[in-house]
Amino acid sequence: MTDERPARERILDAAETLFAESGFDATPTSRIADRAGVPKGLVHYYFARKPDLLEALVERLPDERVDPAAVVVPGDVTESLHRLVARLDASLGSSALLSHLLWREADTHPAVLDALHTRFDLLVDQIRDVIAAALPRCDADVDSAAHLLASAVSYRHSVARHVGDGAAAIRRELTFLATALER
Amino acid sequence: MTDERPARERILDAAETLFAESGFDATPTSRIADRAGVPKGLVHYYFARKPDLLEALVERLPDERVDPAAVVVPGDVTESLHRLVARLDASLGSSALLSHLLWREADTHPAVLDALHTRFDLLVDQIRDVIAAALPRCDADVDSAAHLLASAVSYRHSVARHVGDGAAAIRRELTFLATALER
Amino acid sequence: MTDERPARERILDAAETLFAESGFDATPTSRIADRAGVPKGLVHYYFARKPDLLEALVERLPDERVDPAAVVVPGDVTESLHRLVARLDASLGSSALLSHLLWREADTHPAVLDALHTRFDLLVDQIRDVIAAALPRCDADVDSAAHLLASAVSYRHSVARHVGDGAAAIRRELTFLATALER
Amino acid sequence: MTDERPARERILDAAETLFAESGFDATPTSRIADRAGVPKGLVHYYFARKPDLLEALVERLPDERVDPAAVVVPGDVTESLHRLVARLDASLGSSALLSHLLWREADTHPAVLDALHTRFDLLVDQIRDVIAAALPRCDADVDSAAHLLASAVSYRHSVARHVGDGAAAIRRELTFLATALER
DNA sequence: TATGAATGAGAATTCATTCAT
DNA sequence: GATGAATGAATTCTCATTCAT
Repeated sequence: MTDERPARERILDAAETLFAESGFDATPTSRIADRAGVPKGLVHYYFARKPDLLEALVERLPDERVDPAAVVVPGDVTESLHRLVARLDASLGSSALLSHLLWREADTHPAVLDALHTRFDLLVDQIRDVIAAALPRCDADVDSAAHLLASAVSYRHSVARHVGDGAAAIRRELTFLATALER
Repeated sequence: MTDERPARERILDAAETLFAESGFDATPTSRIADRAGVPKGLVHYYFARKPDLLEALVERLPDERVDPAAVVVPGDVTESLHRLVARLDASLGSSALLSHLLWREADTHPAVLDALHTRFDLLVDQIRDVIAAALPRCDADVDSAAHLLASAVSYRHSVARHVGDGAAAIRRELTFLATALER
Repeated sequence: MTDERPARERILDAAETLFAESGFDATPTSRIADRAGVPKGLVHYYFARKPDLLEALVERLPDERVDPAAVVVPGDVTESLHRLVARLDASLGSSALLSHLLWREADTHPAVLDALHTRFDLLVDQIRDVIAAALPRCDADVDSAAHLLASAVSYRHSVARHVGDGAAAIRRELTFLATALER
Repeated sequence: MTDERPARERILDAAETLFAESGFDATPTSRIADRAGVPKGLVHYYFARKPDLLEALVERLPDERVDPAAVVVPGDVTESLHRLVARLDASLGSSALLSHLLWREADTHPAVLDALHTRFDLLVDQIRDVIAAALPRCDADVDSAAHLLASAVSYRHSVARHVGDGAAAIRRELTFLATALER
């Protein structure tokens, strides 16, 4: 039963939390080892260089893809987007910190920058898909709407996550966009 | 004639550039001294601890306020917002990097987080003011529109600044928003 | 009226207190300047090198010589020594810290070591004089008695000054010695 | 055969000598490393902060307890004390410097102050025990006598150790005390 | 006489990384 | 596979001292 998670996973978990809390540079591998409950040498046994940890973290990034069918309410963009965003928030969950970490370290770690762009593009795509499914014959600039919402969502998830009722704000913004799309 | 800027300023200039390039943690104070052309000791003479540099940088942040009268074209929200955004882009200019730095270090430096929020709120306010001036009797959710645009602009200025035609994208998004506001 | 003590004196006062509190090495001249309320440059204006401060402190050491006539009670060694010690304690007064400083820095500053020995020898001499005056025809080993008492007094003044009722202990010890001298 | 002492011990040995020679503050950890023949990093591997070295030194302080039975000559306090003091001098041996170090650093390092008091109290106890064993029915103030002698011995061992024939002086003082105790 | 900016030598400490076991 | 001692380069910070004004 004491069937613990494997050491490698525990190290990555610890790294994820600590990198998110204090940043990559400010987190010594020794602190990661402590938090993971493994000896210091083991961290370098699995991840020869420190940046390898960051890359492994990027590789195990949870897939945030949401099945459009599961959220789309035909004819009701507002509600559809609402459900999409709620689903994304939930799937982010504990990894909200991780999300910000990507922004933080993107500049200095190309692999992170890639992941960041991929995730943003995916977000835009999903929003667009949901809009298209909910409002098939919309001739508004769906692309721009998707970008705007994606920016707003990303902003909340990273920088503004410390600020009060972000969820409510997103809801209002998304309602505004939906209205615009419906003419 | 060699009318140099005072050493303190030169140090801050160097810190701004280097912090933006490599991040706060990855920039040794010795590199700042080198770049500023001053001895290492002088950096600590003016800024006893390294974070003091960051705080001084935040304090001398250029005011990004744009005079609404200078950009508003009555009756034309699209053009008004267009001019506002162009003006902001220009005023950012060289400090675009600095702008990203704020996002990067916000998590670990409370003073930076404060500045970041202040700047975002100012941005929202300005957008709202311009919309109100260009479209006095708008009964759409101006607030949400302002937030959406502010998020998009911030996003471009920080994370997405490496990506191709950001300016064009913003223009399209802003046009979409304007259309929505005008009904 | 604002007739402050001269800056040089204020610097020495500050140095005396701070050296005694934290030791010579651990006291930056800048802290001395702060405490003295003078600019940093002035400390080095008066005392070119830091050790000069210590030497000046040694030179202005208060003379602890007590007039034997003032304390001797003929025929009563106990009371005589009692008064001598009380007088010494009082004259030390605020400079008790200074007294310990001498012990601390003696090893690394020859001038201090000299002063320390001189003061100890003076202490022994005074005790001997008082004994001789109070008990003219004593054939006990007055010298050793004086040494013992001087050691005990010095010990209390430096190391043991943090420990509870030192004064009472000294009184008992001195009474014991007096009894021994009287046979 | 090169059966070296472990690195940690070598570091402590080096620290002990150097601290005693030049004081705690004036001894760079780099000099300790050099003297111990280990790289600088290893000093901080074992002793994260410099004061930890001092505390470790205090903890490995040799026990100075002397078996009373080994020194007491029943009926002869002078000789008994004589032997006790000689034994203590010998057991101090090379750590005489260490003894002075305690006095020096007591003020600024609580752990050292504690050790100093403990050692002084132990010294007093031992002297009292020896007196009691050599002179069972003494109604003089044995406690004061012990304190006086302990002060004198401590004084010689720390401050006055540079001064000529300390041993002879102590012998005379102890003889005087013994005479007093025997009436 | 006074001052505070400037300097640079060194101090303690941190930490990724290596490696013998 | 695992481990913790060992290494040394790099970093932040301190501070006596100098000096132009």
